[in-house]
Amino acid sequence: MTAADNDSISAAVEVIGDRWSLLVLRGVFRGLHRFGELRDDLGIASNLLTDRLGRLVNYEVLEKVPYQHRPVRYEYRLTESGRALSPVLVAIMQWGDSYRQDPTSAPMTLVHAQCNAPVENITRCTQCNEVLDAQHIRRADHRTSTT
Amino acid sequence: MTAADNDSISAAVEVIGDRWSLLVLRGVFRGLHRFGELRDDLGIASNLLTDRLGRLVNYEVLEKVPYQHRPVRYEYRLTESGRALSPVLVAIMQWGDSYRQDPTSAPMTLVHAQCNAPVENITRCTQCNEVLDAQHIRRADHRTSTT
DNA sequence: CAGTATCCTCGAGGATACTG
DNA sequence: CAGTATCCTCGAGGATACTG
Repeated sequence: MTAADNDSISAAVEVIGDRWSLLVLRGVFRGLHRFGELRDDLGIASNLLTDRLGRLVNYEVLEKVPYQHRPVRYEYRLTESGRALSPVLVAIMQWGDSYRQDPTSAPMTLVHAQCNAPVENITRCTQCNEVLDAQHIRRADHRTSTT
Repeated sequence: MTAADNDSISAAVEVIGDRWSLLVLRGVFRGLHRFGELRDDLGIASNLLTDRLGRLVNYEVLEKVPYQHRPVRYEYRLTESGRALSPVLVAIMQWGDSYRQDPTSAPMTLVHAQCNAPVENITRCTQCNEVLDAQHIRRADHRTSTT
């Protein structure tokens, strides 16, 4: 067994470390909930969309909610666990905007619905509230990494 | 062209929407900088590690820094753009801890080096500073999504 | 030690057609 | 409309051997 197993990042990677899964989630966060909406928006093959939606439902990130009967049709809604992925998506989007954005297209800004002001994703100290970058973060209960 | 192209998430997904790339990055954030360290830690095949390191260097997320001459040997360091991925990794780790963690293994806590207190990744409003979840975030300059 | 070169296999991905 | 079923192809992934 290597360090690639059994930690919280690799556990999360099973769910979101996949191009289509991440793009499907982005779509659901954007308000696309139905199969056809997602398929048309993403340009994903239907068998792949079926697969990804099924996986996300299995991981309890999405849940199927019937929106019509006879025939029954489901839409895909974020679960609590799915909504908790919001900071991940925001962090990714923010990084993409800053470092990977095609300069010709405008960045996609997210705002606080009440204030109408931009949101930002940060990592901060729960004690002093300071915004932290990688240099000021270390692993707890671990002899300082000597490797 | 579909919505899958040409936005900041799909731009970022090219870099990190891949299991091994993300795990390599995690390793570098943890202080593993040399080829052999990463290979042994991740259990990744050497050709794949070569490929992923090369891609991350191309994306200017990592850079090669010589640490020895005759023969010259390089180690892989985060660039500014790479360090800026810290919130993404922290957000992913935090989510994995909360929702995907194998209950038998302890979560991997990150702390502020000065305070020794745990860090947290959040999304907040740049104006009122409130911590925001998905329900309070919307896209700017966009008729409110009616779909 | 830090890769490069080769080879093989399996399965992801996509296209297309079909169905309750 | 929301999938399921099939089929095909290509390339990612891994193992192994080799090299400056």
